[in-house]
Amino acid sequence: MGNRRLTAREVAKLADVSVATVSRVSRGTGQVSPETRARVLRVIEEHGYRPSQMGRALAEQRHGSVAIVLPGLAGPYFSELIQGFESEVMDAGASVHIFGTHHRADADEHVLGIAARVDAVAVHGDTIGADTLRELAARAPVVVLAGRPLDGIPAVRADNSPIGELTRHLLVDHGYRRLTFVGDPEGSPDVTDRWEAFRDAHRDARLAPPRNPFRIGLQQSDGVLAAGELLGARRPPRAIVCANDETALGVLIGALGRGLSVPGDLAITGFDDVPMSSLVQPRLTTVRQPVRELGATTARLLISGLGGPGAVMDAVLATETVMRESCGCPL
Amino acid sequence: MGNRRLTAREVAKLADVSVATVSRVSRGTGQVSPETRARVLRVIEEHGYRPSQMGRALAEQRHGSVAIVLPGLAGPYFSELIQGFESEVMDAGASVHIFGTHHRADADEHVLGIAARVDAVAVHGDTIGADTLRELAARAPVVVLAGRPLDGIPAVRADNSPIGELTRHLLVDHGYRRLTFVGDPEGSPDVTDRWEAFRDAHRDARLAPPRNPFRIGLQQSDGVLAAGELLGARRPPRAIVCANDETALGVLIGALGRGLSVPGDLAITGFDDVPMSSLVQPRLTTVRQPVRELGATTARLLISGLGGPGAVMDAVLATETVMRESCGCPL
DNA sequence: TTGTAAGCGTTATCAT
DNA sequence: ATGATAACGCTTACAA
Repeated sequence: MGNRRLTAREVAKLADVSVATVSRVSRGTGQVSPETRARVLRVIEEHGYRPSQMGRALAEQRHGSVAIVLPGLAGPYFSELIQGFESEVMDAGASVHIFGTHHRADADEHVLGIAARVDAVAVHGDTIGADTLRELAARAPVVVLAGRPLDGIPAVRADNSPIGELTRHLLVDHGYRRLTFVGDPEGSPDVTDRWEAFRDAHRDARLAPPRNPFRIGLQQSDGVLAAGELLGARRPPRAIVCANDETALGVLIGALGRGLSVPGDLAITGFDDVPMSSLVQPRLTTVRQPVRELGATTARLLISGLGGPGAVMDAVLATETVMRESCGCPL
Repeated sequence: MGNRRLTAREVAKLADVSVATVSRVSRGTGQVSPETRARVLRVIEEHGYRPSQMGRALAEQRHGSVAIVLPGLAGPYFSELIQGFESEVMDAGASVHIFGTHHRADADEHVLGIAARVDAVAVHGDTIGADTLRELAARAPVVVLAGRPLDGIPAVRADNSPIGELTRHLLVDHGYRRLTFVGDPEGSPDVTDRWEAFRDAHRDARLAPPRNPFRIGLQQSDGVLAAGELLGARRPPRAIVCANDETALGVLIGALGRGLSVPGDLAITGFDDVPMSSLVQPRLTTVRQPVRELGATTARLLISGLGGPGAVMDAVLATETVMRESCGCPL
């Protein structure tokens, strides 16, 4: 186990040069004669010298890492988002701090603590309060991910409006009545947008939208539970517009488990287009969102440094509806 | 945005004390008179002084954070594992670096890079090669999570043997023949253990185990795909033992989607007991694993410092079979 | 091209 | 109880 590592000073002594030269060689900056470089490199190789991250951070006044704050990590959406973010950050030679708040009470406090260990932070949706977000922005560069810009804090998000199209499709093209929206608008800006698009589509079709959404979490199991309650009611919905694919999949599984026919008895739609959505029977009608790109774009914004005139303040990425069979369309 | 922060020296000047006293007050160590403490605290409050993480790390010679390396983050298993790990680490006042290798080619290299920014590392299963693992252990304290101890590197894992019980149950109690194991033993030590327990149970029942497992990934979508191939064959299996619940759920959904009856035509079992498993129809027979505790135990081991005489070298956590209906047992 | 020396922001050891 | 001051390990002017 780690026989106390070598310092630059010791390498310098061994190679008979100054620490400055060791630094120049190890970072590849400045002018060093080939012979000297070779000599230093030999010592570095031989003794396995690796510069201390701490010393370097202090001298350079930068941590060399960024953070991404998410409500949780479960499900394909977050996994994909993180991959996009991570790979972009790594290409830039930095490292990533991932923090899932999981609705813990002291989340805000921890997020502020993280700000002390990274150079910049990406915050997903409404994971932390607006005040904490502002406080955070005072301590480090911040980008909101899947949310709206706030007081000069830029945002990267996807276009949620296709939920309106989808709702219109169910209402007008298929002629369904009694639609229910499943998802909690309070939970995230994305769901808020989708719920509003759902309601607006009703108004555009001159129909009264439901007064309330059916509020649940965003995981598959939440969808199954929702199906249980919704479909056991006296007047079950004819179609369910879900806030995301995971819940839609859960609702589908729950409906099928109760012996219902989808889309015959119940039509279902989702959002995201995760892999499972095209593998279930019937396949899920949904909206495709470039999740990976969302993470990558956020990372680029964070890394390239924010602010400055002409900087991106709000990046809205395009999405597209994917019509399959769960809405009632023919195969 | 961050009006260049105050340093301890500046606080010292403002409070008319020395930096040493500022340090004593801010860390709450040493003896400081009430008046002096109050004076310093006032300045700290007023100007919003927060000690620099970099300076502190260098002086204390510790990063104050640990890392956890995983193959990926998708699915409820990893989410739960991370929560257990994270919450234990945070209670200790440290922060967490999460790194998902996602099978990227340069994963090993990145893992070694991470070792330079943390005080200790937990590595899941076979995410990195044995050589890299040893090299890593030379740079920082390491614990293997869901794998076997290696050359003095301790491990924390769950007991996979109940898969043997489950297999015996299918073979003997239900009298099924033609069982298939779904999962890739090369992928992780856990799956290796489970595949071996599956084979041993066959031998114990004096039956020939299948020569090969059906190798796939550990996600739900992989399970659906597996069901498609397996059930379309000339002689489909009578029962499928899956490496985990996610794939079992996928197989179940795939089988149901093809119009098969479960467990009538096909029995299915899993491992983990994730929330979905008790919500599907039929409910999944599986093995309950204390995933959260697995993460927490790993974190505690990492934090309390490894090595030393009498240290834990291999912690195997108890698991239990959960009999439900997907194996053919009555409701 | 190379070396000297001054930071970077803490903590901790001595004196006083 | 408090203050100088020396680490901690590196980068980077500035000199030579």
